[in-house]
Amino acid sequence: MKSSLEELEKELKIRNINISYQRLKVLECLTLNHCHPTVDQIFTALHKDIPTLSKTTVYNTLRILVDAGMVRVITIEEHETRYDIDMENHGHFKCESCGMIYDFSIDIDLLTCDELSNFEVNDQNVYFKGICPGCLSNINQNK
Amino acid sequence: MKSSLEELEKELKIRNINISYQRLKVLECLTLNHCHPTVDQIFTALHKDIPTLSKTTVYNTLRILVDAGMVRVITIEEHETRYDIDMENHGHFKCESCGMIYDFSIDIDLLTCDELSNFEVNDQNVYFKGICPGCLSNINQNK
DNA sequence: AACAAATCTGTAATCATTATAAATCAATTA
DNA sequence: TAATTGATTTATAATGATTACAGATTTGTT
Ligand SMILES: [Mn+2]
Ligand SMILES: [Mn+2]
Ligand SMILES: [Zn+2]
Ligand SMILES: [Zn+2]
Repeated sequence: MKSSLEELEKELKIRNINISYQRLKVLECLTLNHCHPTVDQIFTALHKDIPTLSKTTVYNTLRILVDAGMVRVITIEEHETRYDIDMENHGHFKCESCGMIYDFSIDIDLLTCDELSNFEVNDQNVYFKGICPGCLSNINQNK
Repeated sequence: MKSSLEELEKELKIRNINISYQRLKVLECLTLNHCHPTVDQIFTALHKDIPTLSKTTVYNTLRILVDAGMVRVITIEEHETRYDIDMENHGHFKCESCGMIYDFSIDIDLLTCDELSNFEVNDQNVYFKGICPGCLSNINQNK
């Protein structure tokens, strides 16, 4: 669990990304909120601390972090790009009722697909959609 | 393998979708080309036969078909929505070199994720990215 | 301080998708 | 058949997220 600003600075240095206040803050926002925020959510969250922040900077910073392999893009819904600092192989569940996105672990046995034995697999993505337990119980209560 | 126009008409009737020439043609385009086309590709393909076709009609028709459960949306890349008439549970591999999208079968054992035991799962999506065999051999030849 | 390089900001441009309203088509009835 | 009605299609405008760009600001170095 890397969260302190010092840790984040180290991570950036390792990947030859110059350090700036905005870049650290975007990174910090992602580490503190593992909720897979959108650009807009990141921008709104940081705007309180950095009134001069430009949304372009958020876009640019995220592209740098994604290209460097520190952050991954999550596209479950069209026109709702989200960002995840957790680079471990895991799946995402989006509740179609409340919109929340949950992580879940997936088995690497997915790899044992001999149809793809001659393919070079660089990136694996798994996402489900449905209704989360909380929304399920709400629906049942309102019956 | 449903492909004839009569079969497609039946499918539409079953789902209470009124039949029109444009709707049949969009459906036919999807059944003949299992290459997961974009709206633009579908529009361009049909425009030869239907010069008056509007792109809006392609969008509207696809939404109807998706809502009816006859077609699924494939969003691997942001800003590149694709459509697939194969509703069976299967995965997609996108080659980052040639852009081609391959189908591959996936094991339903993905379901055996007890983390999601209290979730209602309505939709499962799996996609990989990497380099396909053809592009791999091209790269090796050019070395 | 002066300079150069990198970063950030604000605005404009892009482009896929959606909204809207008029035109066309298809089915129904007088 | 002609008129009517409703559904579908078309063309155009609007939307909204992302990207391009150019000037302003910051940072580091001499
Ligand atoms: Mn995640
Ligand atoms: Mn497919
Ligand atoms: Zn929920
Ligand atoms: Zn390829």
